[in-house]
Amino acid sequence: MPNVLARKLQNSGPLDPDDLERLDQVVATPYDCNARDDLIRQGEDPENVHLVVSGMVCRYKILPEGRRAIVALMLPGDICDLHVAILGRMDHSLGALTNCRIVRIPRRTIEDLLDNHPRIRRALFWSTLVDEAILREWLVNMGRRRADQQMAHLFCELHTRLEAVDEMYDALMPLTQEELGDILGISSVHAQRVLSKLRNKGLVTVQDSRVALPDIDALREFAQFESDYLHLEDRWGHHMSRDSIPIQEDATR
Amino acid sequence: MPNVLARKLQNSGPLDPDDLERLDQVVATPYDCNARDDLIRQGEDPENVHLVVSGMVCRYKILPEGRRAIVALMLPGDICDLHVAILGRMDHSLGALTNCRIVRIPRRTIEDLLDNHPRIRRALFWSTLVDEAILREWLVNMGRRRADQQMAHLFCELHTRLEAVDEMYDALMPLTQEELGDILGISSVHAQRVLSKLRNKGLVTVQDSRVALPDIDALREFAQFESDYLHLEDRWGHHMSRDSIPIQEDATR
DNA sequence: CGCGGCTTTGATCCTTGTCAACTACAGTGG
DNA sequence: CCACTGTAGTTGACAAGGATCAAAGCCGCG
Repeated sequence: MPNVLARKLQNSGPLDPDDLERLDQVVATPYDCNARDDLIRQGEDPENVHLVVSGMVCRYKILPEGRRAIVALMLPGDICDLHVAILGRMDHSLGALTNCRIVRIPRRTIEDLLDNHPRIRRALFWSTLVDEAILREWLVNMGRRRADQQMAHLFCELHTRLEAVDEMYDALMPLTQEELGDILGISSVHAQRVLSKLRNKGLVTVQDSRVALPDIDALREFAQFESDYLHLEDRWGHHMSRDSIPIQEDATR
Repeated sequence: MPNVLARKLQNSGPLDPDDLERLDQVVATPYDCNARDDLIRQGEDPENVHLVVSGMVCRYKILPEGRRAIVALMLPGDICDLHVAILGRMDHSLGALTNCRIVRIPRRTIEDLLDNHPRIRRALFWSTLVDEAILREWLVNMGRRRADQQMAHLFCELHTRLEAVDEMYDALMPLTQEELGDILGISSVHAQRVLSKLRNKGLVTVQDSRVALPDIDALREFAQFESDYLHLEDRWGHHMSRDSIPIQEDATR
């Protein structure tokens, strides 16, 4: 089986054998870090980019009053901060939510991949654009869905993304209620109430701060989850959601 | 003066004369469209990418129940949907908020720019990453700031972005209250109340559905606005916010 | 003049935040 | 073995922010 990065990038289309070989070199030397470690902090100007091999990493900002907002979750195969290779300074921090295996990729390596490996470049661009699409969906979620649907939607997204890199972890996801709150933009107390509501409906089960999804179809329906924004069509060989996209001929904008 | 696209892209670094010439060709044939026109709808699979030359365009999604979420605002110099050149299908719609001048750029042209013009490629990548940074900030805004700060923050961002492409419109921004609500994730009625609160504080003035910012410094302070996420440092020749970035040595994550 | 879009305002209800107490449990050191 | 500590989950009471509904005002336009 190819490495996680290759699995992730091949969601955008096939890569050549020499591309795969180059990616194998890139992920050759991982290191381990503990839950709650920061990989990098806001304001730093680092020379490495971080790739998640296993575990879960979050991107977060802390406001002056001390409130935290988690603005992205990175799963195995995700590159956390391609930015720094282009933008320079970090405008946010990266923290491990679980024990993680991470690869540090030097900026120069990224620049080499972008300049000299057209298919990898295209795949990296694709993954950046998918990240952006995920951010848009989170924004829709936060602005226009109630907290219970929003939380259900998050779980559906994580399920689908893990599936896409063959990393199901038995469908279990580790998230404390405070983390859930910081992701969804609600308080941890409210996250608790919403979570027990979902539990009462039989849509999720919880054990040891881990969430399991016993009935993913029901959850998807409850959350109005449409996976098209994850742009995984190519991998599945068909257009997953063409039939279900609402066309607003008469949109009342 | 170079064209808007060149002005925008040069925020990431200098371009060569032949790059500028190529960009001049790209923006040579604009067309006009009216406020409320859709440039493109969710689900479509178009062969053009849209560049804003003047006016304001929004990216939005409509939920099954009919609620709208605006997830991005595009100003002069912004490319609305680089995605389609890479991802294919639109997972959202684009609508004109004002009368606009737009350029349609064929996918093939984008591919040519990405493949054969390294400095432009780099600049386009940069602009994509800045768009992503803006999305992250909107997410922070929506999740962790009260509606009044959030609205003030939005105005500060638009002010700064317009400044960066020398398109101040006399510091006036056209947004109806319904649009404001759809951007901030609140109802239009509440948007109205929040707006009048800002007006009472003397932070904004309103005439004809247009917002003016008489005291931008006070507004920035009220909104806790830090422009670092817009990554405009190079243009200004110094690091605008290095001193003001809070370093969380003792972050209580 | 009347119509349609947008703004303004009030009244009421619901969602969510805040504060606080209590439980459960794992780790630590005596 | 037990007390002590810290962390996360749970629950209740209350307050506040924001949604919804409804009515009225404003204004440009045919």
